[in-house]
Amino acid sequence: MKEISNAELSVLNILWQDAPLGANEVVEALASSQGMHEKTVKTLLNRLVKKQALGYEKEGRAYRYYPLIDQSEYQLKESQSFVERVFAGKVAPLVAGFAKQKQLSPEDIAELKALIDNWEEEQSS
Amino acid sequence: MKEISNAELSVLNILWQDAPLGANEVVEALASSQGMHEKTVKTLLNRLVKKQALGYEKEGRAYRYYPLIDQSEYQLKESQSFVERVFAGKVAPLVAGFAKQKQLSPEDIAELKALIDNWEEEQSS
DNA sequence: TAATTAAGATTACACTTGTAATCAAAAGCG
DNA sequence: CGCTTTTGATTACAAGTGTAATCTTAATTA
Repeated sequence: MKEISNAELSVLNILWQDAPLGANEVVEALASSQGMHEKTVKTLLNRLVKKQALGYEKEGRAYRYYPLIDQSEYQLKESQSFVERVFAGKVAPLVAGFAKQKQLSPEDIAELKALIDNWEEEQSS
Repeated sequence: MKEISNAELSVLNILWQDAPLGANEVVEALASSQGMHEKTVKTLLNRLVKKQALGYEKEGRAYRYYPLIDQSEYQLKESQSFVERVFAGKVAPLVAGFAKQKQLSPEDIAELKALIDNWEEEQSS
């Protein structure tokens, strides 16, 4: 699988949220949220199809696009390479950064606690 | 500050660990760890200087390079934009991914627990 | 049916990036 | 003092990226 660029990821994010969508719906979303030009979005859709990150079904003469790659998989792979590159593979310092900036929400904390509990349980068992 | 590319980051990582270093020392490190060619490393050093990410002091006719940007700052900024792009701003799902893959080390867990304790303390106070 | 519009396909284009090779000048060697 | 080596500077070059504009063809409208 070819690399997904940042701009392309914006498109994927839309379609991971809701798919299949017609080009104009994607355009709509990205135009309003990021001021992206219609032509630009069309280009990105094209490139993603070429990269086999998107598929489509025809509806009349238009297409309805949907992701061919799994979001969780993508997230995991990206996370790993990110933590590897930027934090030499260590996860905690990343979270620590957010914590120091007080950018952890109560939900984040709750989830993290649950994760840890779960992890410890698995260890002891 | 211009963007730092992946290859450039490798150079910075070396210099964040130990600086100032002569070009050959950086070359040495990256040649062995990533099989990077000397010429390539020199190019990267140059580009980083141009981007004002590195400074240098002359030692004879050679240079000794050192970072001009702070690692923690860089890490924080990158983390934020990464989590924003890939996880719609939510930190916990990122960690959850690692947890599921059992890629959290006991050290990670310990640090995370400490973080959370600390966070909760600050909340209650 | 002729003209306009809309959709995807193709083309454009400057900038960045990875990966080096070549150039120029200084320093050391014989 | 010339020649070789070393070091940074400059140049190279294809692939990827962001950002569109133009082209082609089919559908819609007057």
